[in-house]
Amino acid sequence: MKNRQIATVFDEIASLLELRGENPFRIRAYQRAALNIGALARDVAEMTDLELRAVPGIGPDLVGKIRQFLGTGRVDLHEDLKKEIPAGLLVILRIPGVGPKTAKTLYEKAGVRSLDDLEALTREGKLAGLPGIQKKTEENIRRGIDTLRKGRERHPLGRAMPVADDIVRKLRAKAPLGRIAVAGSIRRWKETVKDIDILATSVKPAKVMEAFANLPIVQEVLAHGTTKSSILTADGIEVDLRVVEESSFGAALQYLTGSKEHNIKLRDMASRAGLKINEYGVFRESDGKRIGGKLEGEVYKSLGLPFIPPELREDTGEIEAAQGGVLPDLLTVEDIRGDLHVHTKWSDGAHDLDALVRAARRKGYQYIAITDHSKGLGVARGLDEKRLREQIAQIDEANRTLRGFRILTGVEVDIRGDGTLDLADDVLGELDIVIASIHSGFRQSREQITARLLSAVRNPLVGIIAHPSGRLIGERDPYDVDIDALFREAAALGVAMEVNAYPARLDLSDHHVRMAKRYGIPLVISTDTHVTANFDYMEYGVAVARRGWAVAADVLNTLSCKNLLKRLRSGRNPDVRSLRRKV
DNA sequence: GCCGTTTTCGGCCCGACTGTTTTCAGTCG
Repeated sequence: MKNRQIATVFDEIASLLELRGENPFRIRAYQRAALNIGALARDVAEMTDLELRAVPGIGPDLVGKIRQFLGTGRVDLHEDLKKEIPAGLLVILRIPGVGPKTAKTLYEKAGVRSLDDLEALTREGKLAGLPGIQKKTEENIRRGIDTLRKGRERHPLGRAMPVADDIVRKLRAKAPLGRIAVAGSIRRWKETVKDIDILATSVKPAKVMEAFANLPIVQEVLAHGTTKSSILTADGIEVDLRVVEESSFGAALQYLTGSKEHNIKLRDMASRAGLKINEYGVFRESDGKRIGGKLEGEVYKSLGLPFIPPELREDTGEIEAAQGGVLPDLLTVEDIRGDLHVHTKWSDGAHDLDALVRAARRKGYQYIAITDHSKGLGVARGLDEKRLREQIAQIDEANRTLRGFRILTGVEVDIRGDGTLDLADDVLGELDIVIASIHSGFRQSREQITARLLSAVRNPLVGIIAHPSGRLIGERDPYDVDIDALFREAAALGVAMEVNAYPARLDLSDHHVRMAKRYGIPLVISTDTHVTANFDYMEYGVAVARRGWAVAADVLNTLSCKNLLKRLRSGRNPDVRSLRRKV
């Protein structure tokens, strides 16, 4: 898939045009196209011109540029711009607080060509005095460079979410608040977030701002206004707090939740309908009368739309679906009836069966599958055939005394470097559930990785592929797999793909979930629990599935235990079914 | 550069905060 690369080229074109001071709407057209191509589940190389034109923000010109890139690996406009503008300036543009105008001044008046140039100048105090730049701006640029060097990277949702919850708790205790809610990309459950957005209502906004700026978690106050402030936490996450009146809470929540693209489209629709939407409410253009804003749903209602769940608000078709009355009835955490990826003390988990069953029952589950590692994973004390059979016996024993709950036998069998599985077929045939996954050889070629996964999918004993892309958010890139080939085969053979809910994984990703849906692949959402508290990660997995437009019918662990086992076994080679134990 | 139930031309979301300015431009989300 070249989608990602094309998106990057368009993004760079946008930045270069910005530096040249071009028409801002032309710039946004490139940014919008980049965003939409990056989010596309289908390979652009496989799409017709007509299909490309149907992608929002792609017109005749951009179709041409996409074709050119697919054909030659470059885009003329991009190459010309790069010749005209030094690459160092693109980096300058990434400094927080430095936009195209400042970058241009630095380039034209101070001869800045790189981050190093600029850093040297700030050290020598030579920026102050340039047009529009005085001491403070110079200091801000110096700090901006620091921030950029440290990597103003996006933060994994799993790290940001607890910080957000903590701040909400503390503000509630210390400030005169009405309502308070986390908004922004956290509310949309995006896998990584740039900052934390919090919205509150209060009749004493100044007091709230004061309390916020003085929270113990604050390392630095970045901005301090009367209704809006920003701070940097000790662990480097930016947090924005906005305070509005009670009557504007819904409109402000909608506005702050985004995404930006989603909101732009809504506001555009509003102006066509003679309305104006801002963070204070919905207003009639004709007489300025407010017609809504206290509740978030009123914003959508004013445009004749049903409420759109935050997870869908990315302008990737949800507004059109809402208009057509075909928004999906998204999966919820309550739909989940069991967890199918759980580790015990037998391998690298922390608890025994008893503790896990108790914790799962507290979650309201009807079943869990015990899926310890296989022997190849020595570091995790993986199970060999003998220990796995002992564990099966222990689970059978436990099931005899359980009422209204079932422990499924299973394993997370390692897919070896050569594509064979780490345990013999006969023992795998004795299990209720076989999950296969890759834990080594991440740097193999695309052909090798794909072949490994395909051979696992083709093993009729394998029901689920766990964390199919192998990524760890912000730590390890996914291995290079031909996801189309994998999904095609999985769809043909009825093998399920896991949405691993572990916050560092979230694998499948939201895009892949949506793609898997198109292929008709069954999904399972599992926490990969190693300690009982991990069961709570289910919420993250469900959110990723929701972002991928999944409904309960797409997800196997919404089924009763009996139907789940039936589904996992149907469609596979009947010869193998005889190997399975009788249920 | 895209887009159209007012339009194939002329629009394109909207407001807060900062810093450098004496009334606003730049940046951000």
